[in-house]
Amino acid sequence: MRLSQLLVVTLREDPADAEVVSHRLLARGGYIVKTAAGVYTYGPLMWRTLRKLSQIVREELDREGAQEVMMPILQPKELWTSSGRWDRYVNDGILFTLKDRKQTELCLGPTHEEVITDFVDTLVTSYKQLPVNLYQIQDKFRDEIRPRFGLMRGREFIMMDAYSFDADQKGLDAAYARMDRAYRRIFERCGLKFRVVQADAGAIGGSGSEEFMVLADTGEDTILYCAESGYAANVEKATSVAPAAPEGGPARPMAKHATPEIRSVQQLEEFFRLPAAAMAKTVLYKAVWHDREEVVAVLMRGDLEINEVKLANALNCLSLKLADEASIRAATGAEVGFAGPVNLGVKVRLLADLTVQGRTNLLTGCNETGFHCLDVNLGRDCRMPEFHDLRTARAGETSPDGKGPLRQARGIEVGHIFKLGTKYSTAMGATFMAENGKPQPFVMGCYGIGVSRTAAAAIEQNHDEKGMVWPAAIAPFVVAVAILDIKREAQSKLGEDLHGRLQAAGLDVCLDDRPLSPGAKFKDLDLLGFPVQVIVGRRAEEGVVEFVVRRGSVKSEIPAADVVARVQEALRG
RNA sequence: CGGGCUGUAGCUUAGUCUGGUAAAGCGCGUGGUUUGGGACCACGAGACCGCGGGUUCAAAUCCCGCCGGCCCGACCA
Repeated sequence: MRLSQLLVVTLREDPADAEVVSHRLLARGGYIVKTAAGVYTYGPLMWRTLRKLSQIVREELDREGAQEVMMPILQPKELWTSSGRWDRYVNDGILFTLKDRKQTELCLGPTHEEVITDFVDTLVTSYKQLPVNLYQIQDKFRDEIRPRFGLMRGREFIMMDAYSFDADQKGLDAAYARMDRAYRRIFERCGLKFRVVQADAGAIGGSGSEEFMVLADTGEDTILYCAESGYAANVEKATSVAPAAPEGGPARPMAKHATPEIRSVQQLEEFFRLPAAAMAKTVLYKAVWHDREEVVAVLMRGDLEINEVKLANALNCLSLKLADEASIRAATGAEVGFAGPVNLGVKVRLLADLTVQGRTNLLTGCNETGFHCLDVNLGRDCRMPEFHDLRTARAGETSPDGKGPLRQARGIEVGHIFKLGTKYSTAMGATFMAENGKPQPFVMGCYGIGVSRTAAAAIEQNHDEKGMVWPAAIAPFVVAVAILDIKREAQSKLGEDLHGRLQAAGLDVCLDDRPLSPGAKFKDLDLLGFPVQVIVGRRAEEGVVEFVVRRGSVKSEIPAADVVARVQEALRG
């Protein structure tokens, strides 16, 4: 392929709206052009990379027995009400919805559980046809609150989504294990450094799930892991051994104290000369379900933080936000800063973190402006709350298996695998005839890979100040041959010759035969990030070229005759 | 959803406060000179200044509305 004929336009300056490295470099390199907020057109180079990525995904999924299909983007509302997800997705505001000429409501698919379940229910009638694992690679649509970071969080993006259908849990476990294997091979082949972490299942639902995280400082997710035991989890899901708190001792009678203008944990520490760990703070949330809204109170040890994902799961609500001042006054009868479990109205549901379970003599608010209570004992001085793990685990705390400290890293979620179970098949009445002659719901798994996001993640992880440094497996071209001065016969002849030989060797090579100055070509090729560069320049007459490995800009002069072998060697290494 | 900022040539931006002939660099075209880290010279094309309304002798500039875009925030008592 000749760069003179390929539509590649590089920008000298960074686009004004690009914040993260991958967005900046992809836009500057002409890989992508923004069409609307969070919507991009992929240029020829980008598409080559995306096709290579997709091909790796296909090969590894096919090896595990999955079959490729193609589902519609346009999906009817009734399919989404049948699974019960229409409300949640509309409530979260991420669903693109529209009406047709007959005023029938439709959405643009953000994911395809409903479509595939309906499809399989139609075709699969007997356990004899199971297991089945189907996947597609397709554009997905999510009306993100804030599309940003280029391909990292778009409103239209390419995703591979796979769905497994089994007769029982054992079958699902096997399907899940196969996908886990396939995913590890996919990201290894892509040349990415990644970590598999336990994850919250979120809006998709189901029993177990793991995320595949590409490690990069710019990642939107925080992960905690234990080097000693291998435990790793998204902070949304992670647990830990809570740091020790002082013993409360035998229960003492509760005592109310005037605490004018003392509202925060920090102020209470000073006022009572007690550590935060001896307190239980009470945080009020407004939780939303599909049919109601409610204010709930959450008790958390004073030195620890509430994990809203865990809280939402415990409440099984659609969404959650901190209660506003008016709701707090209405629920507690006190100003903000004095909420507590004591004398809390019976209408307000009371939850508590496990770290306050069994604790004695706590310092808490008591729902009276200007007062806090010492030596509060749950169940005696107030209702006994419902206990759940509602705490955010932090780096430095001990891994839940007790084997070592948790460390923190940032990650980009590029893959996610879920054990759905029968959530969708039951809701939608999707059944097959089991061996015992009775209809049974399919046991399902679902599995996603953000294809376009993975390409962006590869750049977040592999770049330098000059530009991208593609892993060879997903580079648009693995090697570029640059003819520095196309008017010099020796150079252009040797360049053409090398281009032909590399092509004959089966390598994805491009020839930079553009009429540009040498400096411009160097800058461009560095920016575009092909793994190997062969520079045909002033020593072409002698049959000598410069051989550059993009990663680290390692340069050497070598005989033209060695080029094919050296390129192959560099790509292996 | 709330707050702030912003919209001028393909891109990056100046000009807006204080109304008075739309400007620069990059990119693009033509000709010439160049050719190992974004070359140089000359000439040239390219802008309903986001859209609509208003104020004014006069609006990129002031006012109102709408539409894009960007950033931050969404309160841990």
